[in-house]
Amino acid sequence: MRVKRKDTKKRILESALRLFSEKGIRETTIKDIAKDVGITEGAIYRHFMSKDEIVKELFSMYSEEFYNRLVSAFEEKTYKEKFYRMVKEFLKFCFENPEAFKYLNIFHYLKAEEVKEFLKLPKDAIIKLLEEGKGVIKVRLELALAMFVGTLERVFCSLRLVSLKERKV
Amino acid sequence: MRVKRKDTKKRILESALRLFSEKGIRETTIKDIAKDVGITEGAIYRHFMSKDEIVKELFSMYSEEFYNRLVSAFEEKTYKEKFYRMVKEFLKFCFENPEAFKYLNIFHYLKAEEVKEFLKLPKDAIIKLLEEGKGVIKVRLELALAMFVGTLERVFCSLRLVSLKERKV
Amino acid sequence: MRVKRKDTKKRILESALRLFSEKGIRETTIKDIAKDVGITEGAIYRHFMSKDEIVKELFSMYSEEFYNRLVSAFEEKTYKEKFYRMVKEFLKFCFENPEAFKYLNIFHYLKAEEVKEFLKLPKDAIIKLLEEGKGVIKVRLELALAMFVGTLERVFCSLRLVSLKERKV
Amino acid sequence: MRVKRKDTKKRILESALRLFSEKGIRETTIKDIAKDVGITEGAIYRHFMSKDEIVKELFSMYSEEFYNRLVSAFEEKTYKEKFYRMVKEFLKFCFENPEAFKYLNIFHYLKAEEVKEFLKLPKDAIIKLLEEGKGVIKVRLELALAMFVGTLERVFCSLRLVSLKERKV
DNA sequence: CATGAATGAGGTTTCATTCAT
DNA sequence: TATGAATGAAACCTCATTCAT
Repeated sequence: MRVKRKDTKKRILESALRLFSEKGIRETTIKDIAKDVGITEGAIYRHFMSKDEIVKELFSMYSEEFYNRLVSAFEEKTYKEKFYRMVKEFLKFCFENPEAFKYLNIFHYLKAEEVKEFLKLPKDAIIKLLEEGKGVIKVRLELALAMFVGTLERVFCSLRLVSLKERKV
Repeated sequence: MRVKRKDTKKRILESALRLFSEKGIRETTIKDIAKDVGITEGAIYRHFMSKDEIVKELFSMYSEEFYNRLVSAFEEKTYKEKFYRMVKEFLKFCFENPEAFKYLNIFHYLKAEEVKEFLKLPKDAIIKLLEEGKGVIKVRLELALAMFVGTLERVFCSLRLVSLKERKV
Repeated sequence: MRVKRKDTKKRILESALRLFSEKGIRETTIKDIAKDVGITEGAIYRHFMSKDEIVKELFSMYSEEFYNRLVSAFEEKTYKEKFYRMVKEFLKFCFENPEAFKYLNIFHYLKAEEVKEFLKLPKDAIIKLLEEGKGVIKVRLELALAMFVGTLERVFCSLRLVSLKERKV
Repeated sequence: MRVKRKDTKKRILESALRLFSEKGIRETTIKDIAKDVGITEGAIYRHFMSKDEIVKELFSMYSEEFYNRLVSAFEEKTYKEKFYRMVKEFLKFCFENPEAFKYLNIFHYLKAEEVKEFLKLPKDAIIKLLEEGKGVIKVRLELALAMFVGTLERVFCSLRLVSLKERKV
């Protein structure tokens, strides 16, 4: 059965996201993606001008969503509410798009330059939030804890979130 | 002009760690490392059998230290003490070896299989810790917060910890 | 200018066989083969996964044929007939495929381990043949003679069989 | 216990001969030879200007001896005696110096150009011998037989002459 | 539009040889 | 003299990209 042409671009992005998050960006070849989609190398270039375009399109897609969700937290009034909302949005994104979350992490490790823009707002805003929201986050110890436990999440993420999902955290 | 030094192996590891943590493992070539050390590509191979050996040696070096520090926390008696100690060790490692910390993160993103063994103990032990130490960490909300803020740290880390260092968090 | 041909794999094998038999296996580079075929080095790797795969494919191709021909001699009834038939098959192969014959020789000098299996049957069978066929081959002196003259053929072979061919031995 | 300096050159040649005949010339590195002798790479260059010098010195040493022995056969009077003597000398050389015999074979496969001079005389002389000595060798069939059985010897040779030695052919 | 062979730049690795110690 | 780290040329191989079909 023939697959609709329009889907091809979407399917390329889906395969690329999965492979990139599983194996890494450099470790995934155009051939890998093509095979996963069920087309050939050349066909990819009907839909994207280069591998980098795929990489960047995936980044825009998900970083934008991620960014918008985080920023939406600032609609709330109090620091406490902003904070909780942001956490909620963050977690929602992570659990809804584990592959995308892992991909964003890989991406920002490897492409620090290109990622700065994206990080700019959340970083500044969040630092301010942290400072002003001392009552909420009980600075120093809590931050320390948070940083530490944040590593857990990275671990879970790399184990494909299986444990966390099962445990319904 | 030819220079002979005894510490070449050490210098290769230092350069590799820095370059890997800056640019990524695949993105760093043997030539990059050689140039950074001030030798030629071939010379690397007197000290390491392959690029992968460098990658793995760096991983063992630092993962072992990291692991041992985390595990040392279990010497403490109460959950509270264990927790604080672990956090302390974790942060100490991060701030003393920011490049190594970033490298370990990159490594475990890309080499998930090889890294599982290393993660085994901390993961299980820490999950138990989290469960049994509910009084300390106020589960769910705190964990959520932690996961979120942990992402900050990753951001800071990828920006070379500059902000964090200056801010003396 | 880019040309597309369907028989590239075959042409690679032909060039490789000739170059290997002329210069040796290690002495022939992928670049040599590519240039001889009229393609680039990279193109070779669409058809073979490695240089060693070329080496081994050539070996299977011709060793199988050679082997089957020799073994076919055992269809004959008497020792005398078996012997003559085997000689006939042997010579036929040598004169029809001088490059392959030289290649098999080079190969078994350099890859003694891998070649043992192939040599097993002919060796055992032939030793038996020699023993039981004393009447035909007048053992000791004849064998000695044979070994000696066999060296001649190696010489001729390495000189590309030119002399032998012209002389219609 | 210190090994005498004078021996070193000889020991290099011995190790080289063995390794070359076992693994091939290109397949044997200067480091392999050095390790086998029990010295370091640099030390080899006290005794030989290059790897090729070792290769060529081994060839001269043994090809000269081989050549002289074969040529000595022409001291005999009759064709029959010449023939038998040549065979005898040939076999003596092979069994006394199996590694050298294998080395000469490898060498002349790979260095056809350089070896021609050496082969010139025996080849011509022997062809004449074969022609004139028809009574002895019963041309055509016997030559064919010989060529065939000569392959056996190549097989035995590559199996390190073990079988032949044990069987006292 | 799709295919997949071919390109070509660039990566990893090998190793004969040199040379500071 | 001996050592073995370093050089540098050249080998093998990879892969994003192009293009004839």
